[in-house]
Amino acid sequence: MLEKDLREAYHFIFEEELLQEILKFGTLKEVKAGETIIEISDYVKNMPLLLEGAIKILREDKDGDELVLYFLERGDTCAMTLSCCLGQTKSEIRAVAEKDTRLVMIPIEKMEEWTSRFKSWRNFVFESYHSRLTEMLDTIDTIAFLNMDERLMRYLQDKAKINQDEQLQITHQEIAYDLHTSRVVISRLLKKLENEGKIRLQRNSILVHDL
Amino acid sequence: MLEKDLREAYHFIFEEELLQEILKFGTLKEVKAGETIIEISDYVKNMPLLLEGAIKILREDKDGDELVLYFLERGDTCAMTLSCCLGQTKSEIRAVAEKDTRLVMIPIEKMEEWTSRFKSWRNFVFESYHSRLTEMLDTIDTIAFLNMDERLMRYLQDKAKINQDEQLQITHQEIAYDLHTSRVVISRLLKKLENEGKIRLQRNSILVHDL
DNA sequence: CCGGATCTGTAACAAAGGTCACATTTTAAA
DNA sequence: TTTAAAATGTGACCTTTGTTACAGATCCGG
Repeated sequence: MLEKDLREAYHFIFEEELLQEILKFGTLKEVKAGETIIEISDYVKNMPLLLEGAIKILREDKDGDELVLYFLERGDTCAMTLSCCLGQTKSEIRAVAEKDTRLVMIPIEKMEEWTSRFKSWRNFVFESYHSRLTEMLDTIDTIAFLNMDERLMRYLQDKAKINQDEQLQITHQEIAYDLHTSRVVISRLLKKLENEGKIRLQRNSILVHDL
Repeated sequence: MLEKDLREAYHFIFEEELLQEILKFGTLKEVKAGETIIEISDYVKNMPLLLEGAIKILREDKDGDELVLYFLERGDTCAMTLSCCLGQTKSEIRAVAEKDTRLVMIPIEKMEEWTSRFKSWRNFVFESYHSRLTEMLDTIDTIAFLNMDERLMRYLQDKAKINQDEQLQITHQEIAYDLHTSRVVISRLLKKLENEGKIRLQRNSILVHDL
């Protein structure tokens, strides 16, 4: 099962020998939607590769206020964690399963080894850093240059895409946490979007049809 | 001159053989304060290593509005650029000399080679990615969780530190551009800081003494 | 089917930040 | 020295976002 998933998600980018190594040293981990995979200030001993599902990456400030940074999908890895692994530092972020998710956990000892041994691994690591930096820039653009209504639209779009479902099962309060604002503000803006015909509101769920 | 600077800034982290390679293939570049080193959507053919001075990294939105992301100092490199080099993509950011600055420019062909050949180079690259991700998180915290008055204080502190001078030569308008706000807002907040005895305002300059 | 818990809608108000207008000060160039 | 340009100070006002309060809707367990 692990092998099948691994090949599906990674055979394009990893050479056969590396896939074998991953199978040998990696362990499968399954998490249910909503479970926390990595907590802030955890020491990270394993590097997760995403096989199936999706993960939400969050930042928290000193008062415990949250902000969603981005989502990860199949084939992604968390470069923040990567960074922490290599530097042996605590996690700066929280990772929460957005859907039921399957991961391979790679022990960090192997990572150093593979970095010298496999070119495809090095490329993967660099590629991951690159995409994460790009996503971070995108996040910065969003919070620095956009108003809350636009941020909300993007959030709903992302969410629909990640879950491959236009019907989002979520409350206003949860959105407010993710965007670091208040429930009242979100309810207000959602109502505006509904009046503009872009979404349809129901209790515990939002139908996104025309954003 | 290049050799002396290079050794001063990098001999702790690079092995002798790599230093020799850098001397052989790198070229010295000198830029005056205020000059642009990398422009958004430039193709980057050389990787800069900072020998002396400081660089300001900026993001721009579609309307041309700016936002300073962070500053780089001696021994730093721009991981954003690194990322662009390795991925052969356009620059997502602008780099402007904050002071008179000296750089070694490394042709990107060498980078791939050194990555397999020198462990110290690999570590440097990973280390750079790590610190840049950390700075990006810091930037996100700042814009997401802080009000403009706190952001302004941090900006002034950073600026004073980078320039090693509590007397900043800068106008309110310039600060406004860097923080992506308006001149009036900055004047207002600076005046408040002055009234609180934290800074002293003069034309074209701000004395930061107690932030 | 009742009652508490949760979720949503909305009004009223406060605070932060953005905009406009204009006066005053300072500087530098002619 | 005069004058235009640049920089700063400030009042008035608007928009966006945050806060508080409360009412009504919906759900779920007993």
